[in-house]
Amino acid sequence: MGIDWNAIPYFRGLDPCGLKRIQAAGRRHIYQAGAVIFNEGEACAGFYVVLDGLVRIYRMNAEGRLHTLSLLRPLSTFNEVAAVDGGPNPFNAVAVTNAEALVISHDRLLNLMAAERVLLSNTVQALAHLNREYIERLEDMTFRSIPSRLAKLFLYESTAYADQIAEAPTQLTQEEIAAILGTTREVVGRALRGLLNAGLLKKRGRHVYIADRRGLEWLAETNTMPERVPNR
Amino acid sequence: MGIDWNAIPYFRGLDPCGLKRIQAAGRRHIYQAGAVIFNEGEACAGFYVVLDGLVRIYRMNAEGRLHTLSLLRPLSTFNEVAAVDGGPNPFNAVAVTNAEALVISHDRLLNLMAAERVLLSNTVQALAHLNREYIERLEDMTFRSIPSRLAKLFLYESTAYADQIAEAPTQLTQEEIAAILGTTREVVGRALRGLLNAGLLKKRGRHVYIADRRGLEWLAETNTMPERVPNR
DNA sequence: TGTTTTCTGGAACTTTTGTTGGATTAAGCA
DNA sequence: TGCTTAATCCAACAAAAGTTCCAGAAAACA
Repeated sequence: MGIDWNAIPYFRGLDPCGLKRIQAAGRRHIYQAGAVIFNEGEACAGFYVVLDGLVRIYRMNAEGRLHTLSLLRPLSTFNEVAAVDGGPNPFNAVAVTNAEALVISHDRLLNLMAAERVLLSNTVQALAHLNREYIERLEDMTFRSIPSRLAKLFLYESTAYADQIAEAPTQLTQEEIAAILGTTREVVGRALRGLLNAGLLKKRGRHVYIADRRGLEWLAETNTMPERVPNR
Repeated sequence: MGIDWNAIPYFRGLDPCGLKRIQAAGRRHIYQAGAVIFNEGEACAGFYVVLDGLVRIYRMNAEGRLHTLSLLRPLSTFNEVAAVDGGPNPFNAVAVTNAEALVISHDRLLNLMAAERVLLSNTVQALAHLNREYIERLEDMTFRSIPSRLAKLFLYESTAYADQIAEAPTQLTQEEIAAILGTTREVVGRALRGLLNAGLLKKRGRHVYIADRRGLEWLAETNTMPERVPNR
């Protein structure tokens, strides 16, 4: 099965020769479900491209609470920061399911960037983009309440599924949602109940889906529950 | 007065010709104390280098609460993300004091990066570094209590002053500290009182200084007040 | 110098978030 | 099918953060 290298921002626009070089520089690693890929603080593990499976990027505090920074699917990349500057890994990575990844070491990445100008300028753009995402997350944590963050998660996840099903986050357990929002399971449960009561979400069997998209947007933007409008 | 361009990570290692080019591409802007430099969401204002004065980078939420992302002194740079990708400015910038800045537009920066390879690879490194800072701040917001963040601020600010006086943050008002920590004035006041009572900080007249550096480190790392050890 | 403005101290209260624990339900598996 | 494990629901409570309010102190300034 061929990989669509152009779907990876770092490798877009490279000539076939450059692409080959990159592929030759990388090694494929296979991880079993649950396996640790690397740990925070350890020496730079290199640049990763998810080829198969699901990878969780997270941090953990002294009391053992988790913060999931992202859940990555195939063709996502991670650990670019350490790969670029050679410093310690800034977070932990584990394989959620069985997974495969392409890994390029710090040294080789530097060589590739020196040789392939396109890779270098793609990297600048990609890092800038990453930066925007972190600024956004930072503001979510400083300004938004948990119900508001939860609303945002539902909106974000459902658009990822092209609006057809709005139930996406329910494939996640409350525990996992809690880790994404940076809080605890109980609090997520309560917030979920709140959104259900307010009529923003609805339940059908086990699945939760979006009942009032506008209401969720309002909550995500203003931090306040929208007035109950029975039939929107 | 000459500017030490090598003190700016982006311009380090450039040959004199390249440096000249960069200086020629930039325009100097002067701002009065309190003046808006640019606003969040507006079209990319370009790449900024502080040449003189103090600049505040911040975001604001719907209710008008501020979050100061950084206070920048001469030779600091800002808005690199928008300058690189040409997207909207990700935050607001104002001159706290009278200030001067060198500004390089998005277009010109792209040209410079295309022409000067060193600038391009410096930018990759600088963006990676920025990224690490944001990851760190994000974890502060998700995991640390306000007293803990306050302790961290004291530790960080005092080292900036080479350990001689540890009173640094007191040049900031409680209001300003609150904006940096992402909370409100009263809460900062309360936390400050807490640290004073715990013997971690001391007051001499108007000035607050560090009384127990280890204790502050403990608080910053573990989120818990250290046991009261009278004479450390 | 007196007056105004800004900053600080601190109490009392509300809201939100985090914690504990037990009951219920669903899902996975032998 | 019954048993076991995982996920959820919900109430009651504890702690942290945010809000309101007012009184003093210090600084700025006319």
